[in-house]
Amino acid sequence: MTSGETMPEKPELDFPRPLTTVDVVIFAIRSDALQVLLVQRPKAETEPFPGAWGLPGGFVDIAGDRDLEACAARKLKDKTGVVSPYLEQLGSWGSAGRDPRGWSATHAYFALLPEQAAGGALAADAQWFAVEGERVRPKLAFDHAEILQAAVQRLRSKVEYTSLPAYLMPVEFTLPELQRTYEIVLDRPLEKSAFRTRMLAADLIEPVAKMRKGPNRPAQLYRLKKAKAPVFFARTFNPPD
Amino acid sequence: MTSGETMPEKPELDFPRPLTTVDVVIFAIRSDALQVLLVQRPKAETEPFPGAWGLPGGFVDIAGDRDLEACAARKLKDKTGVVSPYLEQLGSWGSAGRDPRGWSATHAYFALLPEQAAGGALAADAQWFAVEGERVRPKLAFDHAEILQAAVQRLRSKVEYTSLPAYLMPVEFTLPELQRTYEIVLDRPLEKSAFRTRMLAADLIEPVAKMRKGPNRPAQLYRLKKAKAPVFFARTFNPPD
DNA sequence: TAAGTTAGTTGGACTGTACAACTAAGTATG
DNA sequence: CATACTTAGTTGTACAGTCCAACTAACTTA
Repeated sequence: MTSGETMPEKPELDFPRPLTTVDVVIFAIRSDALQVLLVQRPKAETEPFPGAWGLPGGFVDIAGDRDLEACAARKLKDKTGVVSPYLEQLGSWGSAGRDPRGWSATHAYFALLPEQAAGGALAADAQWFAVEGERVRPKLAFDHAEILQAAVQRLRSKVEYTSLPAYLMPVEFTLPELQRTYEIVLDRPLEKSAFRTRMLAADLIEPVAKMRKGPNRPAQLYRLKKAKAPVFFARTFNPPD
Repeated sequence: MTSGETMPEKPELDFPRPLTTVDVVIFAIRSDALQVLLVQRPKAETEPFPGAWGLPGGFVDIAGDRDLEACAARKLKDKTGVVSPYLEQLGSWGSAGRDPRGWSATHAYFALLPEQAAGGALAADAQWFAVEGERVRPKLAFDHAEILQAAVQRLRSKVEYTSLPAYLMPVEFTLPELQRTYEIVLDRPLEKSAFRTRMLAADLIEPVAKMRKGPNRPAQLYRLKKAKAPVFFARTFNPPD
């Protein structure tokens, strides 16, 4: 017990403890859409939700995991082979009913992967799914649909006033490409000139001496500045009403 | 396990589980200052951090607590006797070393109490402490200083662009009193006219047919509208630089 | 009646977005 | 080789809301 609650005579260390897990919501932009990485649960009938899709995650390894974030980073690396440039705690879900095996609590994280990292080799049981609204097509195990919904809401909310989408970009990118990423996540168009003004005013990106060439006018390429901490803006974009 | 991680032959239900607790950071405005409720740990030498101050909290009661939030609400009520109008999950902290008894994880919440609720009778081991910067005077048990710091940061951050301080007010209050609460939490002065414009434009408060009388010009009294969900503003106040 | 204090309003400067029209630079087409 | 088409990027005006400062309003006390 980590509190000052009045205690009985002897420590309650033998009290039943909840099952404790960590789950990770991993986002990336793929095929011009926001996608999330899911894993298929084993099909053994002894398992809860056999064969269903769910968030990557699992038990905390008391022997191997130093802390919760290290545990989340480990699970992310297990499934994608890469280290995420952005890993944030999302919240925790714990209740008597969310796992059929008994009272359980999960610590949820969410991660952003740049496009190239999301294109690498996945674990055999892992697969990308498009986020449609705040959900995915398959019915998810446990309360993972609820956790995913919270993750999408948190992501959309923060994209309104931070530079988080920069972590979804490749090393070099153009301003229209960055704007497109914002628009994909927010699912609404943004004003071009206001977007450029804001991004260039923030001490966030710097031009590289190259252009992105395509069928039309070439665009200036930028990269994130060394200071990689996300930038917070003083306003949201279009007051979403 | 609440995830799709590949599993060994049999369920790992016998794996060692972390100690699991819930802690609550309870804020109120008292004596024109931001204060937090702490409890003194029992002095028995068998306890970790005997006699030290810490956050209210304790073990999850698998038999009695439906979910984590109910557990947090219970602990809040135990110490203050009241129900908070605002209870938000703050995050979770889990590691091998934060509790001397072994690998442990705590689910932290933060709550806002209106002045009158904070003035009631407390549990015998509980006491209010002024928040100075992002800390309190006494050295806290476990990693509670870190959790408190995160709570203060979260509160200050949200006060920049939400109506959260309204939950720290009594039922009826004036606009200057509300502004003073914002200033206490943010620890910086705000512009009077911009503050009034913002608050009155938000569909947040409504005037009551009474005035606050004092030694000077009386002030219009307001109360929160029925729709009690916090309001999000499109801008922060003074870009805190 | 005058001074002091706090409540509340008003107006101009300034910042940054909204909207729309414009110029710039490339490819593809006839 | 001229023209259309597309996307990159700029410019200008309107507007919303804050910042800053001065102002008026209402009450108490001396």
